[in-house]
Amino acid sequence: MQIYDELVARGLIAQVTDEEEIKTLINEGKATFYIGFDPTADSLHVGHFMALCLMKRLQMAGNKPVVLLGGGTGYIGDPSGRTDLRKMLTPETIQHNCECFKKQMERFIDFGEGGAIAVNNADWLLKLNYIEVLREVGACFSVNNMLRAECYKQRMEKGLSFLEFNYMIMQSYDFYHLYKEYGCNMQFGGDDQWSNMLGGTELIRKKLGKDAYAMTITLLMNSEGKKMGKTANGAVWLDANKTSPFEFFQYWRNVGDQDVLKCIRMLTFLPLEEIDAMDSWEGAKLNEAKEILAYELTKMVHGEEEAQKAKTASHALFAGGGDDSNMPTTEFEADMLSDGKINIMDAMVACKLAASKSEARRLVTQGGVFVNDEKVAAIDFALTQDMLKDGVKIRKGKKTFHKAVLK
RNA sequence: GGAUGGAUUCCCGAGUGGCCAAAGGGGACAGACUGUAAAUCUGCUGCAAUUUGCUUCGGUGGUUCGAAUCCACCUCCAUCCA
Repeated sequence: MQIYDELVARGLIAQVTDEEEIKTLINEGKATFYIGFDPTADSLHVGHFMALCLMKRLQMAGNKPVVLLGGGTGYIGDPSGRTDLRKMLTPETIQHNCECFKKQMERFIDFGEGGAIAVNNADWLLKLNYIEVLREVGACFSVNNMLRAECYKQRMEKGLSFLEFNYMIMQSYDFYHLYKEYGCNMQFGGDDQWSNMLGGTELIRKKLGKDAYAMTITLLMNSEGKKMGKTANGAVWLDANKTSPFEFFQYWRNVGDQDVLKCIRMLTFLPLEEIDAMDSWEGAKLNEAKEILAYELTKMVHGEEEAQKAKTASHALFAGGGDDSNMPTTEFEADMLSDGKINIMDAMVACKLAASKSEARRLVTQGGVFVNDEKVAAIDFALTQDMLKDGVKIRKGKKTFHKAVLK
């Protein structure tokens, strides 16, 4: 199966500008393509991960990837897919985030000789001259058309600043620039980037009379139509310090039944035949598929060793017994105890199992707190020094575990 | 620049002098049921304390015994007119 058909089969392709051309181009490994990443945070998240996977797949098929870091566009902020105003980032933050991105990407993409190249649009965008840009590029854009773009329409009610309005033009300029500099003839991006990407192909056509292509990746939505990779605490990050491998594993282990196969198809590199075989799995059997999904993804993001650890920890906690050494742990200082004891509520706050004592109190009252698998019956329960010496397992609800141990 | 409307707790959104820690919904969290799923039902959702206290309603000042609610100024946003 050729790469294009595989992408289709995995459900990764959302929209394309010219299917036949693109198909030929990437199947024959003749594409030089770019994907842009705006440095809005100091770690990549699952959405980026998908893009990186796509990059890898295309690279394996012989195409040349260009990673574009949005060190320049980060100054503007993409309004696409957002209903609210973006916060402006300081130059220092942008710089820092770019560096974090680069470092993380190196784990997935080969930037070595003949491999992918990384560029930063700060290098050309920041030194543009306003009037020149207006004459050279601005003249090619029709405001009427821009206003018709979906990403701006959504913002007509809530408000859109001129700054953000220019994002599309900057992204289009990027594509134009990369086409000239690197012969980059294709752009990939999330489905919400469609209008920005078309802007680029149009600009290239108008300025250079050449054809360039764009293709968007299906955004990973769950069956409720929400973007996946989000939790109550924000995104699921690829940085182990922001989302531990165990949490990462658990996130995927807990996806809904309807979403498992879709996730495996879109995110893993497992052969399609293998995935198709799972299609017939039903009911509790799907749990196996979830575990495969979780394991595969954790392995890709954090490495095999971490994936194995997360899996072991998961088994220990949910399947009973076994090794609990990989549980998130908090060490207590001796001076946190009084009379050789610490109240359960304080302990929970210290372990970050609860945001406040009130919350901890609520959890205990509702019967949602367990210490070494025994339900905490009253809020005056305390952990003693003896218990802490060997390490105490505190459980909040069914799925959140934490170990507390005396230093 | 002018006119009008608006900013409320994680989000949406009521509340227009004391009965307001602030209705209702969503989300989150916990309990029951389960398969670490979904659906459903129940509880719960500012902080701290075992009958109470403290801090919140864009910001700053003011009026009042008492303000989310009234006044002044400021900031931000939307709509219309330029």
